[in-house]
Amino acid sequence: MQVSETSEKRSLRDRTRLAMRDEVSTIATRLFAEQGCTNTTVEQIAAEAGLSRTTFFRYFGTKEDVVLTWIEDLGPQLVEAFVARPTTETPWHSLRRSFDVLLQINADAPQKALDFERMLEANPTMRARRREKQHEWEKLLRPVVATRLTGDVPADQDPRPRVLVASAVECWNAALDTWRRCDAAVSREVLLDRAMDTLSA
Amino acid sequence: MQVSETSEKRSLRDRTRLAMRDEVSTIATRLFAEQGCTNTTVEQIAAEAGLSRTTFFRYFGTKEDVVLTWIEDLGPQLVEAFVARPTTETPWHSLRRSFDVLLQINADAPQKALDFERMLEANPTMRARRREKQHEWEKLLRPVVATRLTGDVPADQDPRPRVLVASAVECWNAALDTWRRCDAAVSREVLLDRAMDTLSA
DNA sequence: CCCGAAGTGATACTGAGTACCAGACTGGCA
DNA sequence: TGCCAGTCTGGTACTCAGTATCACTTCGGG
Repeated sequence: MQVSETSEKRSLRDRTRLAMRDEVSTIATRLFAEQGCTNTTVEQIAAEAGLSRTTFFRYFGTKEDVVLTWIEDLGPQLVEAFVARPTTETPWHSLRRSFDVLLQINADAPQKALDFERMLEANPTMRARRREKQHEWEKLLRPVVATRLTGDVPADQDPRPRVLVASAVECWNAALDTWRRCDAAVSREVLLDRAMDTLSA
Repeated sequence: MQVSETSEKRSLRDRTRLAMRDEVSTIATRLFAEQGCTNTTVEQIAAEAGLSRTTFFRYFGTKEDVVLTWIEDLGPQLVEAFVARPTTETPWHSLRRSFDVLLQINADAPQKALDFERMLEANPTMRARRREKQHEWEKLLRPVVATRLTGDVPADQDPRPRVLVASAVECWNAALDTWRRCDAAVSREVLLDRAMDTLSA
């Protein structure tokens, strides 16, 4: 009883926290779109969201994080998707299938995804931060990809897991980038296939 | 006569400027190694190099640039190396051969290269900046790689040049990273081959 | 000898990110 | 009911990167 009560409280707190994050994130996204990322200060975001600058930095490590934290959460999902693939597949193909997780995001609201990409495109710092988040994906994926590789080279002299994962992520980014550049004239799925087929052939 | 005099002056100035850059860069490298990048302020570097903070930022756009600017200069060299390769080669193999340019750097002073990698490893900001510099390589390489590809897909819907170039750079980074992790037990060349062979097979 | 261009340094400013402290809220316990 | 401890919050002050501005010097050319 106490335990469940405590856990309910916990989840309540977490839910409040998540709701807060979402709200601030929405406001920040709007401000970034309206006046550009660099022209928007943390002060301003905090003011509009009704919290202090101090509290803002308790919720988000950096100014950019306010619109990028959700990317971190995808790492475990990608790992889960990868390990669920049959081991008979090539690691590359399993990675491709894992990325279906990414394709599902905003699949029903492409305009939202497009706006997001356009925002990133306008700001080098933002792009760099995203790449850092994706780097966390890579750190999680590497070990599970490694279990699917064979060879007589010692693990600490084997660049293959790193290469496969990093290149796959770059394929994803290339697909997204091309998608933005052609104004979503071709689906992300087709572009991702084109991208990843480039290296498997 | 006037022209040559002017151009000599120019080159003199440029040489002074380059010498200055080198000197400041050397000092900064030492400081970064001694006390870490984040613990070293621009103020400190400028003081030791005998110039003002203002002038420092005239020479280097950011604090990290002081030890990373040389990376930018490699872009044109990579392009030159690529276009010099026979068009009968696969683009991937031509990229591999272009990276011989990178392998030649500090080939005779591996310890220096190793120290550099270790410095980068300790600092996420530094790594991100390097990736940005390498992104400039990619922008230069993409068009020349594109000329070596055939296909019926419109150029603005074709992620292949992006994918090839970005993945090749990631292979280079994976090779460097593995090289550092195994304390240079295997040569960068072998590791780069292993990395790039992972994707061509 | 003067003139203009380029390089330099001092000062001041913005804004991100950090550290610290003090008050408010809450849930548990006597 | 009243107290206690942990957590959340806001305020203040600080460091430091990066930018803008202005005044001073240097130096080559007319």
